[in-house]
Amino acid sequence: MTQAESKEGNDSLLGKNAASARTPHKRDAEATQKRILSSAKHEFAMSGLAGARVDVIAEKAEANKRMIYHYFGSKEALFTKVLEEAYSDLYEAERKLKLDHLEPRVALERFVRFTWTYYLENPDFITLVNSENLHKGVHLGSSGVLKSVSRNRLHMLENLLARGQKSGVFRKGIDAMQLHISIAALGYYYLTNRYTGSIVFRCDLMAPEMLEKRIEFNVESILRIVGA
Amino acid sequence: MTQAESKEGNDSLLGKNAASARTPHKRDAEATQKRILSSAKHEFAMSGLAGARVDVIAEKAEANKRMIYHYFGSKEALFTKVLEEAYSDLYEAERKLKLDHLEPRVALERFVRFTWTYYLENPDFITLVNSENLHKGVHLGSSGVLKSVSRNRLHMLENLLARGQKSGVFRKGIDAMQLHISIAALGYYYLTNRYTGSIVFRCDLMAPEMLEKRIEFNVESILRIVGA
DNA sequence: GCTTTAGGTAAATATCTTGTTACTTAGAGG
DNA sequence: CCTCTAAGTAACAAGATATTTACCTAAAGC
Repeated sequence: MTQAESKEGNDSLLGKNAASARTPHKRDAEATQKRILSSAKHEFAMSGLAGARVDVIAEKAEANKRMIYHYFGSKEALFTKVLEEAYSDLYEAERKLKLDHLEPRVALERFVRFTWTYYLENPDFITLVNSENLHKGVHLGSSGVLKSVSRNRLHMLENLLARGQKSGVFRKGIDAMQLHISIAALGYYYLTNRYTGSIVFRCDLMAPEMLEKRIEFNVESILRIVGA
Repeated sequence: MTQAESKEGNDSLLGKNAASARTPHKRDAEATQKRILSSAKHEFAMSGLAGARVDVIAEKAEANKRMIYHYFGSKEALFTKVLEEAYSDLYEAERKLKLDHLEPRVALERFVRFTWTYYLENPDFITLVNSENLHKGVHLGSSGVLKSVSRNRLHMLENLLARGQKSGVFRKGIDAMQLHISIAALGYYYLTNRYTGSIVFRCDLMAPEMLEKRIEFNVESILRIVGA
Protein backbone atom coordinates (compact mmCIF):
# COMPACT_ATOMS: atom_id res chain seq x y z
CA MET A 1 0.00 0.00 0.00
CA THR A 2 1.79 3.04 -1.27
CA GLN A 3 -0.06 6.01 -0.01
CA ALA A 4 -3.35 5.15 -1.53
CA GLU A 5 -5.36 6.45 1.36
CA SER A 6 -4.62 10.00 2.13
CA LYS A 7 -6.98 10.74 4.93
CA GLU A 8 -10.50 9.53 4.67
CA GLY A 9 -9.50 6.08 3.48
CA ASN A 10 -12.38 4.15 4.99
CA ASP A 11 -11.76 1.10 2.88
CA SER A 12 -12.43 -2.53 3.37
CA LEU A 13 -14.37 -2.44 6.61
CA LEU A 14 -17.34 -3.58 4.60
CA GLY A 15 -16.94 -6.26 2.10
CA LYS A 16 -18.38 -4.42 -0.83
CA ASN A 17 -16.64 -4.42 -4.07
CA ALA A 18 -16.82 -1.35 -6.18
CA ALA A 19 -16.19 2.29 -5.92
CA SER A 20 -19.26 3.46 -4.08
CA ALA A 21 -17.93 2.04 -0.88
CA ARG A 22 -14.64 3.81 -1.29
CA THR A 23 -15.90 7.24 -2.16
CA PRO A 24 -16.57 9.00 1.09
CA HIS A 25 -19.91 10.68 0.98
CA LYS A 26 -20.04 14.39 0.63
CA ARG A 27 -21.50 15.97 3.73
CA ASP A 28 -25.20 15.93 3.10
CA ALA A 29 -27.54 15.60 6.03
CA GLU A 30 -30.58 14.84 3.93
CA ALA A 31 -28.89 12.19 1.85
CA THR A 32 -27.47 10.50 4.92
CA GLN A 33 -30.86 10.38 6.57
CA LYS A 34 -32.32 8.89 3.45
CA ARG A 35 -29.65 6.22 3.29
CA ILE A 36 -30.20 5.38 6.94
CA LEU A 37 -33.96 5.19 6.49
CA SER A 38 -33.65 2.98 3.47
CA SER A 39 -31.18 0.69 5.15
CA ALA A 40 -33.26 0.57 8.31
CA LYS A 41 -36.37 -0.27 6.37
CA HIS A 42 -34.62 -3.18 4.80
CA GLU A 43 -33.10 -4.47 8.02
CA PHE A 44 -36.25 -4.08 10.09
CA ALA A 45 -38.25 -5.76 7.38
CA MET A 46 -35.78 -8.60 7.19
CA SER A 47 -35.20 -9.22 10.89
CA GLY A 48 -37.90 -7.41 12.81
CA LEU A 49 -37.37 -4.75 15.44
CA ALA A 50 -35.59 -7.02 17.91
CA GLY A 51 -33.61 -8.91 15.30
CA ALA A 52 -32.31 -5.92 13.38
CA ARG A 53 -28.91 -4.60 14.39
CA VAL A 54 -28.06 -0.95 14.62
CA ASP A 55 -24.50 -1.70 13.51
CA VAL A 56 -25.72 -3.39 10.38
CA ILE A 57 -28.15 -0.60 9.58
CA ALA A 58 -25.35 1.93 9.85
CA GLU A 59 -22.95 -0.16 7.82
CA LYS A 60 -25.42 -0.81 5.00
CA ALA A 61 -26.32 2.87 4.97
CA GLU A 62 -22.63 3.65 4.54
CA ALA A 63 -23.09 5.86 7.54
CA ASN A 64 -22.00 5.87 11.12
CA LYS A 65 -23.98 4.53 14.05
CA ARG A 66 -23.61 7.91 15.67
CA MET A 67 -25.61 9.48 12.85
CA ILE A 68 -28.54 7.20 13.56
CA TYR A 69 -28.75 8.48 17.09
CA HIS A 70 -28.07 12.00 15.94
CA TYR A 71 -30.89 12.05 13.42
CA PHE A 72 -33.39 9.64 14.90
CA GLY A 73 -32.69 9.39 18.59
CA SER A 74 -33.03 5.68 19.13
CA LYS A 75 -33.53 2.37 17.42
CA GLU A 76 -37.23 2.43 18.24
CA ALA A 77 -37.70 5.97 17.00
CA LEU A 78 -36.02 4.94 13.77
CA PHE A 79 -38.38 2.00 13.53
CA THR A 80 -41.32 4.33 14.01
CA LYS A 81 -40.08 6.59 11.23
CA VAL A 82 -39.65 3.63 8.92
CA LEU A 83 -43.20 2.51 9.62
CA GLU A 84 -44.64 5.95 9.02
CA GLU A 85 -42.86 6.13 5.70
CA ALA A 86 -44.06 2.69 4.69
CA TYR A 87 -47.67 3.63 5.30
CA SER A 88 -47.28 6.99 3.62
CA ASP A 89 -45.84 5.31 0.55
CA LEU A 90 -48.75 2.91 0.30
CA TYR A 91 -51.31 5.64 0.73
CA GLU A 92 -49.52 7.78 -1.81
CA ALA A 93 -49.63 4.98 -4.33
CA GLU A 94 -53.30 4.39 -3.58
CA ARG A 95 -54.08 8.02 -4.08
CA LYS A 96 -52.62 7.88 -7.55
CA LEU A 97 -55.21 5.34 -8.58
CA LYS A 98 -57.92 7.20 -10.38
CA LEU A 99 -60.91 4.96 -10.15
CA ASP A 100 -63.72 7.48 -10.05
CA HIS A 101 -64.42 7.53 -13.74
CA LEU A 102 -64.35 3.77 -14.21
CA GLU A 103 -67.30 1.44 -14.24
CA PRO A 104 -67.62 0.20 -10.62
CA ARG A 105 -66.77 -3.43 -11.28
CA VAL A 106 -63.76 -2.45 -13.37
CA ALA A 107 -62.66 0.00 -10.71
CA LEU A 108 -62.98 -2.58 -7.96
CA GLU A 109 -61.05 -5.14 -9.94
CA ARG A 110 -58.34 -2.60 -10.52
CA PHE A 111 -58.16 -1.89 -6.82
CA VAL A 112 -57.86 -5.59 -5.99
CA ARG A 113 -55.06 -5.98 -8.51
CA PHE A 114 -53.34 -2.86 -7.27
CA THR A 115 -53.37 -4.11 -3.68
CA TRP A 116 -51.96 -7.46 -4.69
CA THR A 117 -49.25 -5.96 -6.84
CA TYR A 118 -48.27 -3.48 -4.18
CA TYR A 119 -47.72 -6.25 -1.64
CA LEU A 120 -45.88 -8.31 -4.18
CA GLU A 121 -43.55 -5.50 -5.15
CA ASN A 122 -43.11 -4.15 -1.63
CA PRO A 123 -42.57 -7.19 0.55
CA ASP A 124 -40.97 -4.99 3.18
CA PHE A 125 -44.31 -3.39 3.86
CA ILE A 126 -45.80 -6.67 4.97
CA THR A 127 -43.05 -7.66 7.36
CA LEU A 128 -42.90 -4.18 8.84
CA VAL A 129 -46.61 -4.26 9.55
CA ASN A 130 -46.24 -7.72 11.04
CA SER A 131 -43.46 -6.49 13.29
CA GLU A 132 -45.51 -3.54 14.45
CA ASN A 133 -48.42 -5.81 15.29
CA LEU A 134 -46.11 -8.09 17.23
CA HIS A 135 -45.40 -4.97 19.26
CA LYS A 136 -49.10 -4.27 19.63
CA GLY A 137 -48.99 -1.15 17.50
CA VAL A 138 -47.26 0.98 20.11
CA HIS A 139 -45.09 2.81 17.60
CA LEU A 140 -47.85 3.79 15.22
CA GLY A 141 -50.18 4.35 18.14
CA SER A 142 -48.08 7.21 19.42
CA SER A 143 -47.37 8.54 15.95
CA GLY A 144 -49.50 11.43 14.80
CA VAL A 145 -48.36 10.85 11.26
CA LEU A 146 -50.33 7.70 10.56
CA LYS A 147 -53.41 9.06 12.21
CA SER A 148 -53.46 12.12 10.00
CA VAL A 149 -52.48 10.20 6.90
CA SER A 150 -55.10 7.49 7.24
CA ARG A 151 -58.04 9.80 7.57
CA ASN A 152 -60.77 9.05 5.06
CA ARG A 153 -59.11 5.76 4.38
CA LEU A 154 -62.39 4.23 3.25
CA HIS A 155 -63.67 7.16 1.26
CA MET A 156 -62.71 5.83 -2.13
CA LEU A 157 -64.17 2.40 -1.54
CA GLU A 158 -67.37 3.83 -0.08
CA ASN A 159 -67.85 5.94 -3.20
CA LEU A 160 -67.20 2.94 -5.37
CA LEU A 161 -69.70 0.82 -3.49
CA ALA A 162 -72.33 3.55 -3.64
CA ARG A 163 -71.90 3.91 -7.39
CA GLY A 164 -72.11 0.18 -7.93
CA GLN A 165 -75.18 -0.16 -5.76
CA LYS A 166 -76.89 2.66 -7.58
CA SER A 167 -76.27 1.08 -10.95
CA GLY A 168 -77.32 -2.29 -9.61
CA VAL A 169 -74.06 -4.17 -10.17
CA PHE A 170 -73.25 -4.39 -6.44
CA ARG A 171 -75.60 -5.62 -3.79
CA LYS A 172 -76.72 -3.39 -0.96
CA GLY A 173 -75.48 -3.41 2.60
CA ILE A 174 -71.81 -4.06 1.99
CA ASP A 175 -69.60 -2.68 4.74
CA ALA A 176 -66.72 -0.79 3.14
CA MET A 177 -64.33 -1.55 5.97
CA GLN A 178 -65.04 -5.26 5.90
CA LEU A 179 -64.55 -5.27 2.16
CA HIS A 180 -61.35 -3.26 2.37
CA ILE A 181 -59.97 -5.65 4.96
CA SER A 182 -60.97 -8.61 2.84
CA ILE A 183 -59.28 -7.29 -0.28
CA ALA A 184 -56.09 -6.81 1.68
CA ALA A 185 -56.48 -10.13 3.49
CA LEU A 186 -56.73 -12.32 0.39
CA GLY A 187 -53.42 -11.00 -0.89
CA TYR A 188 -51.57 -10.29 2.32
CA TYR A 189 -52.13 -13.65 3.94
CA TYR A 190 -50.99 -15.56 0.89
CA LEU A 191 -47.80 -13.53 0.62
CA THR A 192 -46.87 -13.11 4.27
CA ASN A 193 -47.21 -16.84 4.83
CA ARG A 194 -45.56 -17.85 1.61
CA TYR A 195 -42.84 -19.88 3.34
CA THR A 196 -44.96 -21.92 5.73
CA GLY A 197 -47.66 -22.08 3.07
CA SER A 198 -45.28 -23.58 0.55
CA ILE A 199 -44.29 -26.23 3.09
CA VAL A 200 -47.81 -27.06 4.22
CA PHE A 201 -49.21 -27.26 0.70
CA ARG A 202 -46.08 -28.78 -0.82
CA CYS A 203 -45.79 -26.38 -3.68
CA ASP A 204 -44.01 -23.15 -4.48
CA LEU A 205 -46.55 -20.46 -3.74
CA MET A 206 -44.23 -17.89 -5.32
CA ALA A 207 -43.95 -19.59 -8.68
CA PRO A 208 -45.21 -17.22 -11.38
CA GLU A 209 -48.09 -19.45 -12.41
CA MET A 210 -49.17 -19.82 -8.78
CA LEU A 211 -49.12 -16.05 -8.28
CA GLU A 212 -51.17 -15.71 -11.41
CA LYS A 213 -53.73 -18.19 -10.16
CA ARG A 214 -53.94 -16.46 -6.84
CA ILE A 215 -54.63 -12.96 -8.12
CA GLU A 216 -57.26 -14.27 -10.51
CA PHE A 217 -58.92 -16.15 -7.68
CA ASN A 218 -58.87 -13.03 -5.54
CA VAL A 219 -60.40 -10.85 -8.22
CA GLU A 220 -63.19 -13.33 -8.82
CA SER A 221 -63.75 -13.78 -5.09
CA ILE A 222 -64.11 -10.07 -4.38
CA LEU A 223 -66.45 -9.59 -7.33
CA ARG A 224 -68.59 -12.45 -6.08
CA ILE A 225 -68.65 -10.98 -2.59
CA VAL A 226 -70.02 -7.68 -3.81
CA GLY A 227 -72.08 -9.05 -6.69
CA ALA A 228 -75.74 -8.12 -6.85
CA MET B 1 -42.74 -28.14 52.34
CA THR B 2 -44.93 -30.71 54.00
CA GLN B 3 -45.70 -33.26 51.35
CA ALA B 4 -48.51 -31.51 49.60
CA GLU B 5 -47.64 -32.80 46.19
CA SER B 6 -47.37 -36.54 45.90
CA LYS B 7 -45.15 -36.87 42.88
CA GLU B 8 -46.36 -35.36 39.66
CA GLY B 9 -47.21 -32.11 41.39
CA ASN B 10 -46.87 -29.93 38.34
CA ASP B 11 -48.85 -27.01 39.59
CA SER B 12 -50.30 -24.34 37.44
CA LEU B 13 -48.19 -24.46 34.31
CA LEU B 14 -47.90 -20.72 34.08
CA GLY B 15 -49.68 -17.87 35.73
CA LYS B 16 -48.67 -18.81 39.21
CA ASN B 17 -48.56 -16.30 41.93
CA ALA B 18 -47.86 -17.44 45.39
CA ALA B 19 -46.58 -20.66 46.77
CA SER B 20 -46.17 -22.69 43.63
CA ALA B 21 -43.27 -20.55 42.53
CA ARG B 22 -41.43 -21.33 45.72
CA THR B 23 -42.03 -25.03 45.96
CA PRO B 24 -39.19 -26.74 44.18
CA HIS B 25 -40.52 -29.11 41.60
CA LYS B 26 -40.29 -32.77 42.12
CA ARG B 27 -37.88 -34.32 39.67
CA ASP B 28 -39.92 -35.08 36.61
CA ALA B 29 -38.29 -34.85 33.22
CA GLU B 30 -41.53 -34.94 31.28
CA ALA B 31 -43.26 -32.29 33.36
CA THR B 32 -40.25 -30.00 33.13
CA GLN B 33 -40.16 -30.32 29.38
CA LYS B 34 -43.83 -29.51 29.21
CA ARG B 35 -43.42 -26.43 31.36
CA ILE B 36 -40.51 -25.27 29.21
CA LEU B 37 -42.46 -25.82 26.01
CA SER B 38 -45.46 -23.98 27.32
CA SER B 39 -43.39 -21.09 28.56
CA ALA B 40 -41.39 -20.96 25.33
CA LYS B 41 -44.54 -20.95 23.24
CA HIS B 42 -45.78 -17.97 25.15
CA GLU B 43 -42.52 -16.05 25.02
CA PHE B 44 -41.84 -16.76 21.35
CA ALA B 45 -45.39 -15.80 20.49
CA MET B 46 -45.08 -12.60 22.45
CA SER B 47 -41.63 -11.46 21.35
CA GLY B 48 -40.65 -13.47 18.31
CA LEU B 49 -37.59 -15.67 18.00
CA ALA B 50 -35.07 -12.86 18.29
CA GLY B 51 -36.97 -10.95 20.94
CA ALA B 52 -37.63 -13.86 23.27
CA ARG B 53 -35.11 -14.44 26.06
CA VAL B 54 -33.92 -17.84 27.13
CA ASP B 55 -33.62 -16.63 30.70
CA VAL B 56 -37.22 -15.52 30.76
CA ILE B 57 -38.42 -18.76 29.24
CA ALA B 58 -36.60 -20.71 31.94
CA GLU B 59 -37.83 -18.48 34.70
CA LYS B 60 -41.46 -18.60 33.62
CA ALA B 61 -41.19 -22.35 33.24
CA GLU B 62 -39.94 -22.52 36.81
CA ALA B 63 -37.00 -24.36 35.40
CA ASN B 64 -33.34 -23.73 34.87
CA LYS B 65 -31.77 -22.46 31.68
CA ARG B 66 -29.56 -25.46 31.73
CA MET B 67 -32.59 -27.70 31.34
CA ILE B 68 -33.57 -25.93 28.14
CA TYR B 69 -30.25 -26.79 26.58
CA HIS B 70 -30.33 -30.23 28.10
CA TYR B 71 -33.72 -31.11 26.67
CA PHE B 72 -33.86 -29.05 23.50
CA GLY B 73 -30.30 -28.25 22.53
CA SER B 74 -30.63 -24.61 21.55
CA LYS B 75 -32.97 -21.69 21.44
CA GLU B 76 -33.71 -22.34 17.78
CA ALA B 77 -34.36 -26.02 18.31
CA LEU B 78 -36.79 -25.08 21.05
CA PHE B 79 -38.48 -22.68 18.68
CA THR B 80 -38.77 -25.44 16.12
CA LYS B 81 -40.37 -27.74 18.67
CA VAL B 82 -42.83 -25.02 19.68
CA LEU B 83 -43.80 -24.52 16.06
CA GLU B 84 -44.27 -28.20 15.43
CA GLU B 85 -46.52 -28.45 18.43
CA ALA B 86 -48.54 -25.42 17.37
CA TYR B 87 -49.25 -26.93 13.97
CA SER B 88 -50.00 -30.34 15.43
CA ASP B 89 -52.49 -28.79 17.80
CA LEU B 90 -54.31 -27.02 15.00
CA TYR B 91 -54.43 -30.11 12.83
CA GLU B 92 -55.62 -32.18 15.76
CA ALA B 93 -58.45 -29.75 16.38
CA GLU B 94 -59.32 -29.78 12.68
CA ARG B 95 -59.41 -33.52 12.62
CA LYS B 96 -61.99 -33.52 15.35
CA LEU B 97 -64.39 -31.64 13.13
CA LYS B 98 -66.74 -34.19 11.66
CA LEU B 99 -68.10 -32.50 8.60
CA ASP B 100 -68.64 -35.45 6.31
CA HIS B 101 -72.24 -36.08 7.23
CA LEU B 102 -73.33 -32.44 7.04
CA GLU B 103 -74.94 -30.70 4.12
CA PRO B 104 -72.02 -29.13 2.17
CA ARG B 105 -72.97 -25.52 2.79
CA VAL B 106 -73.48 -26.16 6.48
CA ALA B 107 -70.22 -28.04 6.67
CA LEU B 108 -68.34 -25.26 4.92
CA GLU B 109 -69.84 -22.63 7.19
CA ARG B 110 -68.84 -24.69 10.18
CA PHE B 111 -65.29 -24.90 8.89
CA VAL B 112 -65.12 -21.14 8.37
CA ARG B 113 -66.36 -20.55 11.90
CA PHE B 114 -63.99 -23.12 13.31
CA THR B 115 -60.99 -21.49 11.63
CA TRP B 116 -61.97 -18.07 12.94
CA THR B 117 -62.57 -19.30 16.45
CA TYR B 118 -59.32 -21.21 16.53
CA TYR B 119 -57.34 -18.12 15.63
CA LEU B 120 -59.29 -16.07 18.11
CA GLU B 121 -58.72 -18.50 20.95
CA ASN B 122 -55.12 -19.32 20.05
CA PRO B 123 -53.51 -16.00 19.26
CA ASP B 124 -50.10 -17.55 19.88
CA PHE B 125 -50.51 -19.63 16.77
CA ILE B 126 -50.71 -16.57 14.58
CA THR B 127 -47.65 -14.82 15.93
CA LEU B 128 -45.63 -18.02 15.87
CA VAL B 129 -46.45 -18.54 12.22
CA ASN B 130 -45.60 -14.92 11.52
CA SER B 131 -42.25 -15.34 13.21
CA GLU B 132 -41.49 -18.46 11.25
CA ASN B 133 -42.29 -16.68 8.00
CA LEU B 134 -40.05 -13.80 9.00
CA HIS B 135 -37.37 -16.48 9.15
CA LYS B 136 -38.37 -17.79 5.76
CA GLY B 137 -39.66 -21.07 7.09
CA VAL B 138 -36.24 -22.52 7.83
CA HIS B 139 -37.31 -24.21 11.05
CA LEU B 140 -40.36 -25.94 9.66
CA GLY B 141 -38.54 -26.57 6.42
CA SER B 142 -36.05 -28.82 8.13
CA SER B 143 -38.64 -30.41 10.35
CA GLY B 144 -39.98 -33.74 9.24
CA VAL B 145 -42.83 -33.40 11.70
CA LEU B 146 -44.80 -30.76 9.85
CA LYS B 147 -44.28 -32.46 6.55
CA SER B 148 -45.73 -35.71 7.78
CA VAL B 149 -48.49 -34.04 9.74
CA SER B 150 -49.72 -31.84 6.92
CA ARG B 151 -50.13 -34.61 4.40
CA ASN B 152 -53.58 -34.66 2.88
CA ARG B 153 -54.17 -31.24 4.28
CA LEU B 154 -56.75 -30.49 1.60
CA HIS B 155 -58.50 -33.80 1.63
CA MET B 156 -61.44 -32.72 3.76
CA LEU B 157 -62.09 -29.58 1.77
CA GLU B 158 -61.77 -31.37 -1.55
CA ASN B 159 -64.38 -33.88 -0.44
CA LEU B 160 -66.63 -31.12 0.69
CA LEU B 161 -66.31 -29.27 -2.59
CA ALA B 162 -66.97 -32.43 -4.58
CA ARG B 163 -70.11 -33.17 -2.61
CA GLY B 164 -71.37 -29.63 -3.00
CA GLN B 165 -70.67 -29.58 -6.71
CA LYS B 166 -72.46 -32.88 -7.17
CA SER B 167 -75.54 -31.61 -5.39
CA GLY B 168 -75.36 -28.35 -7.29
CA VAL B 169 -74.94 -25.99 -4.35
CA PHE B 170 -71.31 -25.20 -5.20
CA ARG B 171 -70.07 -24.10 -8.56
CA LYS B 172 -67.56 -26.16 -10.48
CA GLY B 173 -63.87 -25.48 -10.83
CA ILE B 174 -63.09 -24.26 -7.35
CA ASP B 175 -59.49 -24.86 -6.32
CA ALA B 176 -59.47 -26.37 -2.83
CA MET B 177 -56.12 -24.86 -1.94
CA GLN B 178 -57.15 -21.36 -3.00
CA LEU B 179 -60.33 -21.72 -1.01
CA HIS B 180 -58.52 -23.06 2.03
CA ILE B 181 -56.08 -20.18 1.91
CA SER B 182 -58.93 -17.71 1.55
CA ILE B 183 -60.83 -19.06 4.52
CA ALA B 184 -57.74 -18.71 6.64
CA ALA B 185 -56.87 -15.33 5.14
CA LEU B 186 -60.15 -13.60 5.95
CA GLY B 187 -59.77 -14.43 9.62
CA TYR B 188 -56.02 -14.43 10.05
CA TYR B 189 -55.39 -11.04 8.46
CA TYR B 190 -58.04 -9.33 10.54
CA LEU B 191 -56.66 -10.77 13.77
CA THR B 192 -52.93 -10.57 13.13
CA ASN B 193 -53.25 -6.92 12.15
CA ARG B 194 -55.69 -6.01 14.86
CA TYR B 195 -53.43 -3.35 16.35
CA THR B 196 -52.49 -1.45 13.20
CA GLY B 197 -55.97 -2.10 11.85
CA SER B 198 -57.59 -0.50 14.87
CA ILE B 199 -55.40 2.56 14.40
CA VAL B 200 -55.93 2.87 10.66
CA PHE B 201 -59.67 2.38 10.82
CA ARG B 202 -60.09 4.26 14.10
CA CYS B 203 -62.12 1.62 15.84
CA ASP B 204 -61.54 -1.30 18.15
CA LEU B 205 -61.37 -4.29 15.88
CA MET B 206 -61.43 -6.57 18.91
CA ALA B 207 -64.67 -5.24 20.37
CA PRO B 208 -67.15 -8.13 20.64
CA GLU B 209 -69.62 -6.59 18.19
CA MET B 210 -66.84 -6.01 15.68
CA LEU B 211 -65.68 -9.59 15.96
CA GLU B 212 -69.24 -10.70 15.47
CA LYS B 213 -69.57 -8.60 12.34
CA ARG B 214 -66.34 -9.94 10.97
CA ILE B 215 -67.12 -13.62 11.29
CA GLU B 216 -70.55 -13.10 9.77
CA PHE B 217 -69.01 -11.24 6.87
CA ASN B 218 -66.47 -14.01 6.39
CA VAL B 219 -69.10 -16.74 6.38
CA GLU B 220 -71.18 -14.90 3.82
CA SER B 221 -68.11 -14.14 1.70
CA ILE B 222 -66.95 -17.71 1.53
CA LEU B 223 -70.41 -18.99 0.71
CA ARG B 224 -70.65 -16.44 -2.08
CA ILE B 225 -67.26 -17.46 -3.42
CA VAL B 226 -68.30 -21.08 -3.76
CA GLY B 227 -71.95 -20.47 -4.58
CA ALA B 228 -73.33 -22.05 -7.71
C1' DG C 1 -8.86 33.72 4.81
C1' DC C 2 -11.14 32.94 9.25
C1' DT C 3 -14.56 31.28 12.28
C1' DT C 4 -18.20 28.52 13.46
C1' DT C 5 -21.14 24.83 13.20
C1' DA C 6 -23.03 20.91 11.75
C1' DG C 7 -21.87 16.46 9.44
C1' DG C 8 -19.06 12.80 10.33
C1' DT C 9 -15.74 9.08 12.59
C1' DA C 10 -13.82 5.80 15.89
C1' DA C 11 -13.54 3.96 20.14
C1' DA C 12 -15.32 3.14 24.68
C1' DT C 13 -18.95 1.64 27.93
C1' DA C 14 -22.17 -0.71 30.36
C1' DT C 15 -25.31 -4.06 29.93
C1' DC C 16 -27.28 -8.23 27.91
C1' DT C 17 -27.50 -12.79 26.14
C1' DT C 18 -26.61 -17.43 24.71
C1' DG C 19 -24.54 -21.32 25.89
C1' DT C 20 -21.33 -24.01 29.18
C1' DT C 21 -19.15 -25.83 33.21
C1' DA C 22 -18.77 -27.47 37.70
C1' DC C 23 -21.33 -28.97 41.09
C1' DT C 24 -25.48 -30.91 44.02
C1' DT C 25 -28.97 -34.23 45.09
C1' DA C 26 -33.35 -37.01 44.58
C1' DG C 27 -34.59 -41.37 44.16
C1' DA C 28 -34.74 -45.99 41.57
C1' DG C 29 -32.64 -50.57 41.68
C1' DG C 30 -29.98 -53.72 44.01
C1' DC D 1 -28.58 -49.04 53.29
C1' DC D 2 -25.67 -48.06 49.19
C1' DT D 3 -24.69 -46.78 44.60
C1' DC D 4 -25.30 -44.62 40.45
C1' DT D 5 -27.83 -42.14 37.12
C1' DA D 6 -30.21 -38.41 35.65
C1' DA D 7 -32.69 -34.09 37.24
C1' DG D 8 -31.58 -29.92 38.82
C1' DT D 9 -28.88 -25.46 40.38
C1' DA D 10 -25.85 -21.55 40.18
C1' DA D 11 -22.29 -19.08 38.49
C1' DC D 12 -19.40 -17.99 34.68
C1' DA D 13 -17.30 -17.10 29.91
C1' DA D 14 -17.33 -15.12 25.59
C1' DG D 15 -19.24 -12.39 22.55
C1' DA D 16 -22.98 -9.12 21.16
C1' DT D 17 -25.41 -4.91 21.40
C1' DA D 18 -27.51 -0.20 22.08
C1' DT D 19 -26.01 4.03 23.25
C1' DT D 20 -22.44 7.68 24.43
C1' DT D 21 -18.28 10.23 24.46
C1' DA D 22 -14.50 12.56 22.62
C1' DC D 23 -12.87 14.04 18.75
C1' DC D 24 -12.22 15.58 13.69
C1' DT D 25 -13.15 18.37 9.53
C1' DA D 26 -15.81 20.09 5.41
C1' DA D 27 -17.88 23.90 4.07
C1' DA D 28 -21.16 27.88 4.75
C1' DG D 29 -21.26 32.71 6.07
C1' DC D 30 -18.74 36.64 6.88
